[in-house]
Amino acid sequence: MSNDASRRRDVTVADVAKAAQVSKAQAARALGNYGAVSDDVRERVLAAAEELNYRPNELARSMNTGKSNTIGVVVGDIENPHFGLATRGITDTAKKSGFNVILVNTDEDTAAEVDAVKVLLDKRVDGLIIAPASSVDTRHLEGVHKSGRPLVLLDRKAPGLVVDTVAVEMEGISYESTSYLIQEGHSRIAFISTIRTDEPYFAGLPLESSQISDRRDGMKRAFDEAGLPQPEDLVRLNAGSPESIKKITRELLQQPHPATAIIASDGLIGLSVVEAIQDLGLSIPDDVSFLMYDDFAWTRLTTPPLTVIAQPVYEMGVAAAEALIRQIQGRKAPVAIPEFSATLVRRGSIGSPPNRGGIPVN
Amino acid sequence: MSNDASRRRDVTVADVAKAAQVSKAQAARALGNYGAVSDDVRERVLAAAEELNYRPNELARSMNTGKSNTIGVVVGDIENPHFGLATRGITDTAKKSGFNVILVNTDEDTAAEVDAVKVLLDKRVDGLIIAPASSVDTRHLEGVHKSGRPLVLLDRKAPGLVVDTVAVEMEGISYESTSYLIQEGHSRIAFISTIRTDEPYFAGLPLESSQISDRRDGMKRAFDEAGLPQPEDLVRLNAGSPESIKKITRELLQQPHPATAIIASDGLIGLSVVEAIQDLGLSIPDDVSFLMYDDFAWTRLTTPPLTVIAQPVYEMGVAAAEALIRQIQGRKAPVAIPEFSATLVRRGSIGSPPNRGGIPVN
DNA sequence: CCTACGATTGAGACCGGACTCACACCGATT
DNA sequence: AATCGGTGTGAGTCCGGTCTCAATCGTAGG
Repeated sequence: MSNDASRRRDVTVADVAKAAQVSKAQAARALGNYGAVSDDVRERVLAAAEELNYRPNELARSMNTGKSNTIGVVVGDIENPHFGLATRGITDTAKKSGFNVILVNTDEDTAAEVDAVKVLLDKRVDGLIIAPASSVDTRHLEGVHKSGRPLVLLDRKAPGLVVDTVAVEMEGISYESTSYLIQEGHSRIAFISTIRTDEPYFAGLPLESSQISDRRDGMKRAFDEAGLPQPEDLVRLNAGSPESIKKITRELLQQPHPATAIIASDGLIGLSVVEAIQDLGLSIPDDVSFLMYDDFAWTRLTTPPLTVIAQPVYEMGVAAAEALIRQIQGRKAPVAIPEFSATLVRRGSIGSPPNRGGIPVN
Repeated sequence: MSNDASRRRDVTVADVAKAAQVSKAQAARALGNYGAVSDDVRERVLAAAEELNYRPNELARSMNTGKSNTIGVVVGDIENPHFGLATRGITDTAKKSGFNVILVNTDEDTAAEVDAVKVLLDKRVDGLIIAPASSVDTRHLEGVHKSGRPLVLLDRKAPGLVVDTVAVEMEGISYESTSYLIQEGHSRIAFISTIRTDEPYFAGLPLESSQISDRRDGMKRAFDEAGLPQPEDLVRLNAGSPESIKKITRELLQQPHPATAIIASDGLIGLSVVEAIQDLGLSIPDDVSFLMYDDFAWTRLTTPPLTVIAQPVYEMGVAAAEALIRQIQGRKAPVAIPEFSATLVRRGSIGSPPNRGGIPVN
């Protein structure tokens, strides 16, 4: 009932100084905890601050320290648990060092990303963690880097950019898991990804995402090594909506020379693929084998539980945040960030391809 | 190769003004797009800005406009898809109106929440959307509200606070779904929640979360109406980790007078409960019926698909953001926010309780 | 030709802190 | 007693914008 008259305009150091009968400079020192202040003054100031319910204006503080204690995080889709977990790793780590996180969603749209970076920079974030929508179109990121703003890439590399990058070594795990499928007898292995392209996939099509092209490379290596032809016709991109994913899945499985195994490039895709398979009345792994990237908890609940490629997502978020904070705090030496590795978790969704007597393996 | 010397210190209005040969004031007007500026000046200034690659310092701008175009979002756990989706709804909506989002995770810890609010306020966010960890301990929220800062509660109500609140009407849906279970023949219905308490549950224990107590109320009503005794002994709180959830599930199902149906209060809990049930070698719904809050996509993939209570989470995020922005923009009339309603999605995880001939129903 | 009014314009105050600088104090040195 | 080094202190500048205010300019009205 006392401070109700305080309409708008909040308490400032000047107010506190006046109340404590000291100069603004002294009050600021006592409150900001810097410089030399006598015990007597400090006490009076703190008491006055408490009394007036003073709260520092971080904006003002940021203005002349040049640090906002805020980092910007730009991801394609928070709704995707993959990023949800990574974000959690980032925020947890940031909080420990006193940083806040401004989160921006880009819907995997580069234009939105360019914009997000601009806004974040205008807000003077101390650094950026970005999961770039494109590994190719990275001029805006180069801009950030050149301007000296700390920057860390998450999940995807940008070949042209020499920046701290926290990502999983994809070629290897892709090779490993593809080889596994081949060993099980598969040669018609499909790969479905969200990645947007103007034209349908063909061998050699440059892929926007380092992650996806690395996976393709791994698959190629496995096929080459096995002396099998690349099933390029089974690579499907632009799998955006659940509907399109289901449609693609149906096509892959119902065409004359169908896929016998499907690799989903992320959990969201996997979800719809499995659903489509169930809708078709097909059984995993008897009719079709299934493998997906990201080890979400629910993959253990399906019948059979799904074989997945587990990525240390949370840890990567943590690593990204740590690397960024290291940069922000100026400790040069961009301590080589360890490359994270994914692991193939074999559960029950991969088996031998169905025996379709008569259909040549080509 | 030209602007490489520009170490640190970025371009300011003053620089632009000098380059354009006009006063700082005029340059600021042209750039900020306010006040009167002649076409000639505007052109020169914009050209100079372009040339120098000028970018406004939003911090400085915020300082004297008093608006940061940033809203703070405080949730218990972004990792939980429930909040992931809601956050998506919030950020999507905020972006449309030009607002950014600072996201803070509290781990459902009130102390962390108090702190988060403080930090956000210090950063002068224009408003806050909070999913309060406690519906009871809300002094900090009252503080925010009294100070006049726009505030919207998400997901949970705070009885003492008259603030825009976006939440699902829980009592009703809980009553409806419990009645459904009772109709199917269940009377031993367990309820598992993450909510933290100091003591185990007993009838009348005040619950921190309005959401949970409303659900309990709905269950009570259903039991009362059916003339059945309340299975208070089957209410289990403090289900934090997957391990504890599994332990609780085992206890509920293996005790002398076991539960025949389990209601999981959110998707994360549901996940572990189902896993525990599978581990026990029991089958849903033959051995035990299952119902969970939140309709995640994966619930359609299990065998059988799970019966769930779907909540319009994304829409709630949108509504919360819209309400907040409305407050920020000063349009008074806190347009009564429609209460959102959840729907019972009947799939296959609820059936009749197993026939345990001999065990009295008490 | 003179006056009035709206459009322009520049100087400078201001937002709320951090920080520089000059100066007063005080006990310790020599 | 004069000097030295360190602690306290207040005045005032600065950060990078926004905004007020008074002065200036151009020209339509009388």
